[in-house]
Amino acid sequence: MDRMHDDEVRRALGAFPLFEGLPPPTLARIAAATRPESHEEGGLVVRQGEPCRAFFGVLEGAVRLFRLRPDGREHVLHRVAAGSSFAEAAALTMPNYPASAAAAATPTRLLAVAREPFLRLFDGDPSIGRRMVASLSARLVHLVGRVEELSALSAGARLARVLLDLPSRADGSSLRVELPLAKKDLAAQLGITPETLSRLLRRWQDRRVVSIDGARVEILDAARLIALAEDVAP
Amino acid sequence: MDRMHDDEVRRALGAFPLFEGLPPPTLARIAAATRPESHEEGGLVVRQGEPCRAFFGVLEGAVRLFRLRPDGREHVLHRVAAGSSFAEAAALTMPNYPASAAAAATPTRLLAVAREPFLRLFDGDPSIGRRMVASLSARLVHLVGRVEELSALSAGARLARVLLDLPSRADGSSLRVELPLAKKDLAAQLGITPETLSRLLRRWQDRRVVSIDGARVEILDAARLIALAEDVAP
DNA sequence: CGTCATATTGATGGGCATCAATATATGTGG
DNA sequence: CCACATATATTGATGCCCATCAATATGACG
Repeated sequence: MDRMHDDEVRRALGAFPLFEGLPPPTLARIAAATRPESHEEGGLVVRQGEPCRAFFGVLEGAVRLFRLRPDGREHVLHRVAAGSSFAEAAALTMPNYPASAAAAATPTRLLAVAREPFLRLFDGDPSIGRRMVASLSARLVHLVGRVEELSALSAGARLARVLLDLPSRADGSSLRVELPLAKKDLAAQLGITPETLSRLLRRWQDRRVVSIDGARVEILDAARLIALAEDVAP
Repeated sequence: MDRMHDDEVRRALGAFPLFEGLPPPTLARIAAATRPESHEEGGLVVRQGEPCRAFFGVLEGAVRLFRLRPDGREHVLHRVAAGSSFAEAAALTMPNYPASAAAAATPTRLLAVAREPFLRLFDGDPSIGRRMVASLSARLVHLVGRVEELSALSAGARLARVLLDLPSRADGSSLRVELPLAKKDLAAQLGITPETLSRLLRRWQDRRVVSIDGARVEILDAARLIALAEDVAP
């Protein structure tokens, strides 16, 4: 389970937000500083106060971050799921870990990016930092938008926005788009239940705004859909 | 209106997410590469295809980002409000602007951070990149949590979490916390209305979970509040 | 003290979740 | 290739959470 080829590691690294958009050669050099780790539930990954030796990406399972309080009880800060990374801020700017981390599932597989070699790469090639800052801030902009939409727009408006933002192909007087995920995952991303998603699409289909065929969606009345995306049409 | 002292500029820069956490001397050096701009509604800030000369923070007003489509119509990508920045990713990694930007209000005041001097700073001192990456990823983690909470937890659970995360002072058998914002702003941050916030606090006060006195909150029954934060108690 | 923003409280309604049942799709082994 | 098992999707019935509208109370401040 601890055996991975370098290009597996590289691909896995490129999937983390932190490294999104880095050119393959750079990823390869980071991969060289990376090694896989496996833990069982409860296994300690890093201990609060220890010198930072690495930061981590979660491939499978989950990790619980916690601080030990003066009274000995532990205070859970955060739970890190597969696909996210942790301790990057610590590894980049602090000498010691400010919190402990333990596996929260069996098995939990991690990628550990060693601090020293990574910092040598980072400091030696400013374009790495540029790209990382650029893609992190782009992602931040996107997420801030998501937060605002979630709390300000109806489920229907959010769905309409997703449909309008999807790459579309013109087809006569209508547009065709293809849903990039299963409907249940799309629902999760929109923060609604699959039932609600199904009902919304059904209503719009009855009103001839869209036409649904599995994952193929035909936008029949784009103007109406735009109004729905603004939450100004019922 | 275009007159600002250097330390005003520095303070304003430090308030942008992009620069959060940078040490004052570094902010001062960035401030030296920064100058204020003012625009009236509709005024073009940058033009798609032009060489990147700077990136921008919005002090007042708002900016509309858009791309010109082949058919000449403009496609609005995003609206940037006061307190946010834009074109950072472009300035850091692209030779030319991938989109145009125009002021969407009168007046719109911006800070323009010149690309070349900024990149010289960035490339010359790797700790700047480290700090920026660290604070951006910390913010990202925080926002991802917010998105999940917004779509998965009730308003009450979100409020309970805020109360429990606030710095508290023990006071006999209870904890005292101080709301850091006006209740209406706290409500906005939670994605609820002030009325709902008021009703939640009222209900909890009636049940002796908390006691409210203006912005002072006394947590009487922490166990119960923790249950509320998990959405497992009514 | 009057004025304006903020906060509280009530009444009402709609959006969306929940629970439940069925239909369709996807995949698996014989 | 079909029969079965399992995941995903649709549709209906019901109810609660929370927004909305409205009225009043409380506070901040010149």
